[in-house]
Amino acid sequence: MSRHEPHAVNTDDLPPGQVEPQFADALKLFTVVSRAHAALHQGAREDVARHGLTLTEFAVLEVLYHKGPLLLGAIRDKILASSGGITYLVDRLADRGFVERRECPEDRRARYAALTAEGIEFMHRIFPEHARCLARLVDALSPEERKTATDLMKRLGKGARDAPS
Amino acid sequence: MSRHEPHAVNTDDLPPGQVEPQFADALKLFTVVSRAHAALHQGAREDVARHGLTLTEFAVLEVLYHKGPLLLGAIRDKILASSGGITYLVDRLADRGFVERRECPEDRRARYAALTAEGIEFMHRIFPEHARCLARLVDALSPEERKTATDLMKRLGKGARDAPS
DNA sequence: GATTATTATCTCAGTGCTAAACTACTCTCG
DNA sequence: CGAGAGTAGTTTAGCACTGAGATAATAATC
Repeated sequence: MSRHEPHAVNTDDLPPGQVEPQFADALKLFTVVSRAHAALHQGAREDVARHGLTLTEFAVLEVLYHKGPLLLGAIRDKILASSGGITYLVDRLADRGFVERRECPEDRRARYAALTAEGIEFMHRIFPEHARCLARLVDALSPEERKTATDLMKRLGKGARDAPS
Repeated sequence: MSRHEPHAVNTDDLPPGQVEPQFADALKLFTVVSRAHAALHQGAREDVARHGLTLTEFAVLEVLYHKGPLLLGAIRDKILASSGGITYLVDRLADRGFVERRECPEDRRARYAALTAEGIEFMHRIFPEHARCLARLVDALSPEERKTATDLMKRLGKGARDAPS
Protein backbone atom coordinates (compact mmCIF):
# COMPACT_ATOMS: atom_id res chain seq x y z
CA MET A 1 0.00 0.00 0.00
CA SER A 2 2.47 2.53 1.23
CA ARG A 3 4.73 3.45 -1.58
CA HIS A 4 7.18 5.73 0.10
CA GLU A 5 6.83 6.03 3.84
CA PRO A 6 5.09 4.71 6.94
CA HIS A 7 1.62 5.99 7.67
CA ALA A 8 1.03 4.93 11.22
CA VAL A 9 2.72 6.87 13.96
CA ASN A 10 2.11 7.73 17.54
CA THR A 11 1.42 11.43 17.92
CA ASP A 12 -0.10 11.45 21.39
CA ASP A 13 2.88 12.80 23.23
CA LEU A 14 3.77 15.63 20.90
CA PRO A 15 2.90 19.09 22.20
CA PRO A 16 -0.12 20.60 20.46
CA GLY A 17 0.85 22.73 17.54
CA GLN A 18 3.74 20.53 16.49
CA VAL A 19 3.61 18.87 13.11
CA GLU A 20 5.35 15.57 13.03
CA PRO A 21 8.41 15.95 10.80
CA GLN A 22 7.50 13.10 8.53
CA PHE A 23 4.18 14.77 7.64
CA ALA A 24 5.47 18.31 7.45
CA ASP A 25 6.56 17.95 3.84
CA ALA A 26 3.17 16.62 2.78
CA LEU A 27 1.52 19.62 4.36
CA LYS A 28 4.05 21.94 2.80
CA LEU A 29 3.48 20.48 -0.65
CA PHE A 30 -0.26 20.77 -0.20
CA THR A 31 -0.11 24.46 0.72
CA VAL A 32 2.42 25.36 -1.92
CA VAL A 33 0.30 23.72 -4.64
CA SER A 34 -2.75 25.57 -3.31
CA ARG A 35 -0.94 28.88 -3.41
CA ALA A 36 0.54 28.31 -6.86
CA HIS A 37 -2.89 27.39 -8.11
CA ALA A 38 -4.43 30.46 -6.48
CA ALA A 39 -1.83 32.73 -8.06
CA LEU A 40 -2.24 31.22 -11.54
CA HIS A 41 -6.00 31.22 -11.19
CA GLN A 42 -6.11 34.84 -10.18
CA GLY A 43 -3.78 35.96 -12.95
CA ALA A 44 -5.85 34.14 -15.54
CA ARG A 45 -9.05 35.37 -13.93
CA GLU A 46 -8.04 38.98 -14.18
CA ASP A 47 -7.22 38.46 -17.83
CA VAL A 48 -10.61 37.03 -18.80
CA ALA A 49 -12.47 39.43 -16.48
CA ARG A 50 -11.53 42.21 -18.89
CA HIS A 51 -13.94 40.55 -21.31
CA GLY A 52 -16.61 40.11 -18.67
CA LEU A 53 -16.04 36.38 -18.30
CA THR A 54 -15.39 34.16 -15.32
CA LEU A 55 -12.58 31.67 -15.67
CA THR A 56 -15.04 28.80 -15.74
CA GLU A 57 -17.00 30.42 -18.53
CA PHE A 58 -13.77 30.88 -20.41
CA ALA A 59 -12.84 27.25 -19.80
CA VAL A 60 -16.08 26.15 -21.47
CA LEU A 61 -15.49 28.41 -24.44
CA GLU A 62 -11.93 27.21 -24.68
CA VAL A 63 -12.74 23.52 -24.69
CA LEU A 64 -15.44 24.06 -27.33
CA TYR A 65 -13.05 26.18 -29.35
CA HIS A 66 -10.41 23.49 -29.38
CA LYS A 67 -12.54 20.34 -29.50
CA GLY A 68 -15.65 21.44 -31.32
CA PRO A 69 -19.23 20.69 -30.19
CA LEU A 70 -19.35 18.51 -27.09
CA LEU A 71 -22.04 16.83 -25.03
CA LEU A 72 -22.69 18.67 -21.79
CA GLY A 73 -21.45 15.68 -19.83
CA ALA A 74 -18.18 15.72 -21.73
CA ILE A 75 -17.68 19.38 -20.86
CA ARG A 76 -18.49 18.60 -17.24
CA ASP A 77 -15.71 16.01 -17.16
CA LYS A 78 -13.21 18.33 -18.81
CA ILE A 79 -13.73 21.30 -16.57
CA LEU A 80 -14.58 19.41 -13.37
CA ALA A 81 -17.96 20.92 -12.64
CA SER A 82 -21.23 19.51 -11.37
CA SER A 83 -24.07 18.71 -13.75
CA GLY A 84 -26.16 21.57 -12.41
CA GLY A 85 -23.22 23.89 -12.78
CA ILE A 86 -22.87 23.04 -16.46
CA THR A 87 -26.50 23.83 -17.14
CA TYR A 88 -26.12 27.18 -15.42
CA LEU A 89 -22.84 27.91 -17.21
CA VAL A 90 -24.14 27.05 -20.68
CA ASP A 91 -27.27 29.10 -19.97
CA ARG A 92 -25.15 32.13 -19.24
CA LEU A 93 -22.99 31.67 -22.31
CA ALA A 94 -26.05 31.07 -24.46
CA ASP A 95 -27.62 34.29 -23.12
CA ARG A 96 -24.53 36.13 -24.27
CA GLY A 97 -24.74 34.55 -27.69
CA PHE A 98 -21.44 32.67 -27.57
CA VAL A 99 -22.83 29.15 -27.30
CA GLU A 100 -25.90 27.26 -28.43
CA ARG A 101 -27.42 23.94 -27.45
CA ARG A 102 -27.96 21.36 -30.16
CA GLU A 103 -29.94 18.20 -29.93
CA CYS A 104 -28.22 14.85 -30.11
CA PRO A 105 -29.99 12.53 -32.57
CA GLU A 106 -28.39 9.37 -31.19
CA ASP A 107 -29.52 10.02 -27.63
CA ARG A 108 -32.44 12.31 -27.11
CA ARG A 109 -31.62 12.82 -23.42
CA ALA A 110 -28.31 14.41 -24.33
CA ARG A 111 -27.48 17.85 -25.69
CA TYR A 112 -24.49 19.26 -27.45
CA ALA A 113 -23.07 22.63 -26.67
CA ALA A 114 -21.40 24.36 -29.61
CA LEU A 115 -19.87 27.75 -30.21
CA THR A 116 -21.93 30.10 -32.34
CA ALA A 117 -20.25 31.99 -35.16
CA GLU A 118 -20.02 34.90 -32.78
CA GLY A 119 -18.44 32.68 -30.12
CA ILE A 120 -15.81 31.43 -32.55
CA GLU A 121 -15.02 34.93 -33.71
CA PHE A 122 -14.77 36.09 -30.09
CA MET A 123 -12.39 33.30 -29.11
CA HIS A 124 -10.30 33.81 -32.19
CA ARG A 125 -9.89 37.38 -31.09
CA ILE A 126 -9.19 36.90 -27.39
CA PHE A 127 -7.58 33.49 -27.07
CA PRO A 128 -4.08 34.35 -28.30
CA GLU A 129 -3.86 37.14 -25.79
CA HIS A 130 -4.95 34.80 -23.03
CA ALA A 131 -2.34 32.26 -24.08
CA ARG A 132 0.31 34.95 -23.78
CA CYS A 133 -1.03 35.81 -20.34
CA LEU A 134 -0.64 32.18 -19.26
CA ALA A 135 2.85 32.10 -20.70
CA ARG A 136 3.80 35.14 -18.63
CA LEU A 137 2.33 33.55 -15.51
CA VAL A 138 4.50 30.45 -15.80
CA ASP A 139 7.55 32.30 -17.04
CA ALA A 140 9.41 32.07 -13.73
CA LEU A 141 10.20 28.46 -14.58
CA SER A 142 12.51 27.51 -17.42
CA PRO A 143 11.12 25.26 -20.18
CA GLU A 144 12.80 22.23 -18.61
CA GLU A 145 11.47 23.11 -15.18
CA ARG A 146 7.99 23.52 -16.64
CA LYS A 147 8.29 20.09 -18.15
CA THR A 148 9.37 18.61 -14.82
CA ALA A 149 6.61 20.47 -12.99
CA THR A 150 4.02 19.28 -15.49
CA ASP A 151 5.11 15.69 -15.08
CA LEU A 152 5.16 15.87 -11.29
CA MET A 153 1.76 17.56 -11.09
CA LYS A 154 0.26 15.03 -13.46
CA ARG A 155 1.43 12.18 -11.28
CA LEU A 156 0.51 13.99 -8.09
CA GLY A 157 -3.03 14.54 -9.36
CA LYS A 158 -3.42 10.98 -10.51
CA GLY A 159 -2.02 9.68 -7.23
CA ALA A 160 -4.35 11.85 -5.20
CA ARG A 161 -7.38 10.73 -7.20
CA ASP A 162 -6.43 7.10 -6.76
CA ALA A 163 -5.47 7.46 -3.09
CA PRO A 164 -7.33 5.16 -0.70
CA SER A 165 -9.84 7.12 1.32
CA MET B 1 11.30 41.18 -18.95
CA SER B 2 10.92 37.88 -20.70
CA ARG B 3 12.95 35.40 -18.83
CA HIS B 4 12.62 32.34 -20.96
CA GLU B 5 10.86 32.77 -24.24
CA PRO B 6 9.40 35.25 -26.66
CA HIS B 7 5.95 36.59 -25.91
CA ALA B 8 4.99 38.28 -29.06
CA VAL B 9 3.88 36.16 -31.93
CA ASN B 10 1.62 36.41 -34.89
CA THR B 11 -1.32 34.09 -34.47
CA ASP B 12 -3.63 35.52 -37.07
CA ASP B 13 -3.13 32.92 -39.72
CA LEU B 14 -3.47 29.85 -37.55
CA PRO B 15 -6.68 27.93 -37.99
CA PRO B 16 -9.12 28.44 -35.12
CA GLY B 17 -8.75 25.77 -32.48
CA GLN B 18 -4.99 25.49 -32.85
CA VAL B 19 -2.82 26.33 -29.88
CA GLU B 20 0.52 27.74 -30.89
CA PRO B 21 3.15 25.19 -29.87
CA GLN B 22 5.16 27.65 -27.84
CA PHE B 23 2.15 28.36 -25.60
CA ALA B 24 0.87 24.82 -25.40
CA ASP B 25 3.14 23.91 -22.51
CA ALA B 26 2.06 26.92 -20.48
CA LEU B 27 -1.55 25.88 -20.95
CA LYS B 28 -0.71 22.30 -20.10
CA LEU B 29 1.06 23.30 -16.91
CA PHE B 30 -1.87 25.48 -15.95
CA THR B 31 -4.41 22.70 -16.35
CA VAL B 32 -2.27 20.07 -14.70
CA VAL B 33 -1.73 22.29 -11.65
CA SER B 34 -5.47 22.95 -11.54
CA ARG B 35 -6.27 19.27 -11.66
CA ALA B 36 -3.65 18.32 -9.07
CA HIS B 37 -4.98 21.02 -6.81
CA ALA B 38 -8.55 19.86 -7.34
CA ALA B 39 -7.63 16.27 -6.50
CA LEU B 40 -5.71 17.22 -3.35
CA HIS B 41 -8.43 19.64 -2.33
CA GLN B 42 -11.14 17.07 -2.74
CA GLY B 43 -9.24 14.37 -0.85
CA ALA B 44 -8.59 16.74 2.03
CA ARG B 45 -12.15 18.01 1.86
CA GLU B 46 -13.63 14.57 2.22
CA ASP B 47 -11.43 13.96 5.23
CA VAL B 48 -12.50 17.05 7.15
CA ALA B 49 -16.13 16.68 6.03
CA ARG B 50 -16.36 13.64 8.29
CA HIS B 51 -16.10 16.09 11.16
CA GLY B 52 -18.62 18.47 9.63
CA LEU B 53 -16.03 21.04 8.58
CA THR B 54 -15.26 22.72 5.29
CA LEU B 55 -11.65 22.83 4.25
CA THR B 56 -11.52 26.58 4.84
CA GLU B 57 -12.87 26.18 8.35
CA PHE B 58 -10.24 23.55 8.95
CA ALA B 59 -7.55 25.83 7.56
CA VAL B 60 -8.48 28.47 10.13
CA LEU B 61 -8.41 25.96 12.97
CA GLU B 62 -5.11 24.64 11.73
CA VAL B 63 -3.37 27.98 11.54
CA LEU B 64 -4.60 28.91 15.01
CA TYR B 65 -3.53 25.50 16.30
CA HIS B 66 -0.02 25.92 14.99
CA LYS B 67 0.53 29.65 15.47
CA GLY B 68 -1.66 30.50 18.45
CA PRO B 69 -4.07 33.47 18.58
CA LEU B 70 -3.93 35.63 15.47
CA LEU B 71 -5.48 38.86 14.29
CA LEU B 72 -8.27 38.31 11.80
CA GLY B 73 -6.28 40.08 9.14
CA ALA B 74 -3.34 37.76 9.71
CA ILE B 75 -5.61 34.75 9.24
CA ARG B 76 -7.01 36.31 6.10
CA ASP B 77 -3.51 36.60 4.63
CA LYS B 78 -2.60 33.05 5.60
CA ILE B 79 -5.64 31.38 4.10
CA LEU B 80 -6.20 33.80 1.23
CA ALA B 81 -9.75 34.84 1.98
CA SER B 82 -11.61 38.14 1.77
CA SER B 83 -12.27 40.25 4.85
CA GLY B 84 -15.97 39.47 4.74
CA GLY B 85 -15.19 35.81 4.40
CA ILE B 86 -13.07 35.78 7.56
CA THR B 87 -15.83 37.35 9.61
CA TYR B 88 -18.28 34.76 8.34
CA LEU B 89 -15.82 31.91 8.91
CA VAL B 90 -14.90 32.93 12.45
CA ASP B 91 -18.61 33.41 13.24
CA ARG B 92 -19.32 29.84 12.21
CA LEU B 93 -16.39 28.45 14.18
CA ALA B 94 -17.36 30.53 17.21
CA ASP B 95 -20.94 29.22 16.97
CA ARG B 96 -19.54 25.73 17.17
CA GLY B 97 -17.44 26.61 20.19
CA PHE B 98 -14.04 26.01 18.60
CA VAL B 99 -12.90 29.61 18.38
CA GLU B 100 -13.43 32.84 20.30
CA ARG B 101 -12.73 36.46 19.50
CA ARG B 102 -10.51 38.44 21.83
CA GLU B 103 -9.96 42.15 21.87
CA CYS B 104 -6.60 43.61 20.96
CA PRO B 105 -5.47 46.18 23.53
CA GLU B 106 -2.85 47.75 21.24
CA ASP B 107 -5.32 48.42 18.45
CA ARG B 108 -8.95 48.57 19.33
CA ARG B 109 -10.08 48.18 15.73
CA ALA B 110 -8.50 44.74 15.56
CA ARG B 111 -9.61 41.42 17.00
CA TYR B 112 -7.80 38.23 17.76
CA ALA B 113 -9.23 34.85 17.00
CA ALA B 114 -8.08 32.09 19.33
CA LEU B 115 -8.92 28.44 19.78
CA THR B 116 -11.03 27.65 22.81
CA ALA B 117 -10.01 24.76 25.07
CA GLU B 118 -12.56 22.70 23.18
CA GLY B 119 -11.04 23.77 19.88
CA ILE B 120 -7.57 22.76 20.98
CA GLU B 121 -8.80 19.42 22.21
CA PHE B 122 -10.68 18.88 18.96
CA MET B 123 -7.64 19.66 16.80
CA HIS B 124 -5.41 17.53 18.98
CA ARG B 125 -7.78 14.70 18.31
CA ILE B 126 -8.33 15.12 14.55
CA PHE B 127 -5.20 16.77 13.22
CA PRO B 128 -2.88 13.75 13.21
CA GLU B 129 -5.41 11.81 11.20
CA HIS B 130 -5.69 14.65 8.71
CA ALA B 131 -1.91 14.81 8.40
CA ARG B 132 -1.89 11.11 7.53
CA CYS B 133 -4.59 11.77 4.95
CA LEU B 134 -2.44 14.45 3.31
CA ALA B 135 0.54 12.11 3.39
CA ARG B 136 -1.48 9.48 1.54
CA LEU B 137 -2.61 12.04 -1.02
CA VAL B 138 0.95 13.00 -1.95
CA ASP B 139 2.31 9.49 -1.65
CA ALA B 140 2.56 8.95 -5.41
CA LEU B 141 5.69 11.10 -5.39
CA SER B 142 8.88 10.00 -3.72
CA PRO B 143 10.34 12.22 -0.98
CA GLU B 144 12.85 13.67 -3.44
CA GLU B 145 10.13 14.31 -6.01
CA ARG B 146 8.00 16.00 -3.37
CA LYS B 147 10.92 18.22 -2.54
CA THR B 148 11.39 19.12 -6.19
CA ALA B 149 7.68 19.69 -6.65
CA THR B 150 7.54 21.90 -3.57
CA ASP B 151 10.41 24.01 -4.82
CA LEU B 152 8.96 24.35 -8.30
CA MET B 153 5.48 25.22 -7.05
CA LYS B 154 6.87 27.78 -4.66
CA ARG B 155 8.72 29.52 -7.46
CA LEU B 156 5.78 29.14 -9.84
CA GLY B 157 3.46 30.76 -7.31
CA LYS B 158 5.85 33.59 -6.60
CA GLY B 159 6.46 34.15 -10.28
CA ALA B 160 2.75 34.23 -11.03
CA ARG B 161 2.08 36.72 -8.24
CA ASP B 162 4.87 38.96 -9.48
CA ALA B 163 3.98 38.60 -13.16
CA PRO B 164 3.29 41.83 -15.00
CA SER B 165 -0.38 42.18 -15.72
C1' DG C 1 -4.90 69.63 18.45
C1' DA C 2 -7.81 69.31 14.45
C1' DT C 3 -8.21 67.40 9.90
C1' DT C 4 -7.43 64.01 6.72
C1' DA C 5 -5.95 59.57 5.18
C1' DT C 6 -5.49 54.89 6.33
C1' DT C 7 -6.54 50.56 8.45
C1' DA C 8 -9.33 46.53 10.71
C1' DT C 9 -13.37 44.58 10.92
C1' DC C 10 -18.28 44.02 9.98
C1' DT C 11 -22.55 44.20 7.11
C1' DC C 12 -25.03 43.08 3.21
C1' DA C 13 -26.43 42.19 -1.42
C1' DG C 14 -25.27 39.39 -4.98
C1' DT C 15 -22.91 35.27 -7.37
C1' DG C 16 -21.16 30.96 -8.70
C1' DC C 17 -21.55 26.73 -7.40
C1' DT C 18 -23.14 22.09 -5.42
C1' DA C 19 -26.18 18.27 -4.13
C1' DA C 20 -30.37 16.20 -4.41
C1' DA C 21 -34.71 15.62 -6.33
C1' DC C 22 -36.89 15.42 -10.75
C1' DT C 23 -37.92 14.57 -15.86
C1' DA C 24 -37.16 12.39 -19.89
C1' DC C 25 -35.03 9.09 -22.24
C1' DT C 26 -32.32 4.53 -23.08
C1' DC C 27 -30.69 -0.03 -22.00
C1' DT C 28 -31.15 -4.73 -20.14
C1' DC C 29 -33.07 -8.92 -19.70
C1' DG C 30 -36.70 -12.01 -18.46
C1' DC D 1 -42.41 -6.70 -25.74
C1' DG D 2 -42.39 -4.43 -21.05
C1' DA D 3 -40.75 -3.62 -16.28
C1' DG D 4 -37.10 -1.90 -13.96
C1' DA D 5 -32.44 -0.12 -13.71
C1' DG D 6 -29.51 3.27 -15.32
C1' DT D 7 -28.19 7.78 -17.52
C1' DA D 8 -28.26 12.95 -19.39
C1' DG D 9 -29.65 17.01 -18.32
C1' DT D 10 -32.60 20.45 -15.63
C1' DT D 11 -34.57 22.43 -11.49
C1' DT D 12 -34.36 24.01 -6.96
C1' DA D 13 -32.81 25.18 -2.38
C1' DG D 14 -29.19 26.54 -0.08
C1' DC D 15 -24.29 27.70 1.01
C1' DA D 16 -19.57 29.61 0.98
C1' DC D 17 -17.64 33.36 -0.61
C1' DT D 18 -16.73 38.04 -2.71
C1' DG D 19 -16.66 43.08 -3.09
C1' DA D 20 -18.35 47.43 -1.93
C1' DG D 21 -19.78 50.24 1.50
C1' DA D 22 -20.20 51.34 6.54
C1' DT D 23 -18.20 51.89 11.13
C1' DA D 24 -14.81 52.68 14.30
C1' DA D 25 -10.31 53.35 15.48
C1' DT D 26 -5.44 54.81 14.47
C1' DA D 27 -1.69 57.38 12.02
C1' DA D 28 -0.01 61.35 9.55
C1' DT D 29 0.10 66.12 8.44
C1' DC D 30 -0.54 70.67 9.02
